[in-house]
Amino acid sequence: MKPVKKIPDAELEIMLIAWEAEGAVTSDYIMERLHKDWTKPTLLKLLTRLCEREFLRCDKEGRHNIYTVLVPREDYVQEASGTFLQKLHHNSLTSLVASLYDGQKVSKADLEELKRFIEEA
Amino acid sequence: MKPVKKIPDAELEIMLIAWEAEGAVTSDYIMERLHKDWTKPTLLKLLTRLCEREFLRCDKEGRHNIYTVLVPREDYVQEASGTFLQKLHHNSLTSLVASLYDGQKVSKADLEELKRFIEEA
DNA sequence: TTTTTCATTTTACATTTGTCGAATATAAAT
DNA sequence: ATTTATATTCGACAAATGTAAAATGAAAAA
Repeated sequence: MKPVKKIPDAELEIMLIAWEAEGAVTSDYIMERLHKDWTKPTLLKLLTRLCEREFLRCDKEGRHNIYTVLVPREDYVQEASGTFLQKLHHNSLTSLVASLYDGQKVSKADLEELKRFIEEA
Repeated sequence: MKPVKKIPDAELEIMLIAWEAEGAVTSDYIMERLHKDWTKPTLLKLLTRLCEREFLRCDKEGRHNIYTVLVPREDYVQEASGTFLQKLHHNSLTSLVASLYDGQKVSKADLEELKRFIEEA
């Protein structure tokens, strides 16, 4: 599989929405669910860059564009998660979870749920 | 506690080394353990930026500088981990761990170790 | 104390990212 | 067929990041 390079924050926001949609999306679709006050050209420019990075494909439908996801969310998230674990936790899963717990980013209940998940896996 | 803003990759590399050292460090100390072929000025410039961000303090010792960590590793890592969990996993710890496991970034043994950690916490 | 050596700072520049206003083009309305 | 509305693309620009050559300055050597 290909490297799946990291994308900048602003573009990631867009991908998060595109990934949640079932099929292809329009810029208006993205704009509606984006809690940013970007202008149209701003959003369109970012969509263009995502196409250049080949995270999206752009097809013209009359005067509108429709964008199709090319990189699956799972691929990106797995890669990003692995990179993060490696960079900030020396690949130690326990270190990561302990850090989240100590920093109170997750609760004891979250740990319980996680334990159940582990028992199944 | 203060926000603990994110720092760019190149600067993070430096902080990782500074955090591992016990006390304050010199640019040479960093340079030695950095697996980058940066020139001296490049490293020094990044160190300067880290001081501007107040991640480090710089004291002059003759013609050398010595840098002291101002932001504890734990603080930064906890914050970064929380942000990552939130952005890419909707704050779901299980989602994060499952993603790492599915992407084969962690092994079954890692999960076992994690389970033991949870049982203690 | 003069010169030499080197660490640090300055200045500079390319690239990437964030953000548009203006120009362009095309579908819709008249 | 024109005009009008509006989506998209272009060109621009500032800020952030990555990177280093040239200038500076102070310690070490002569």
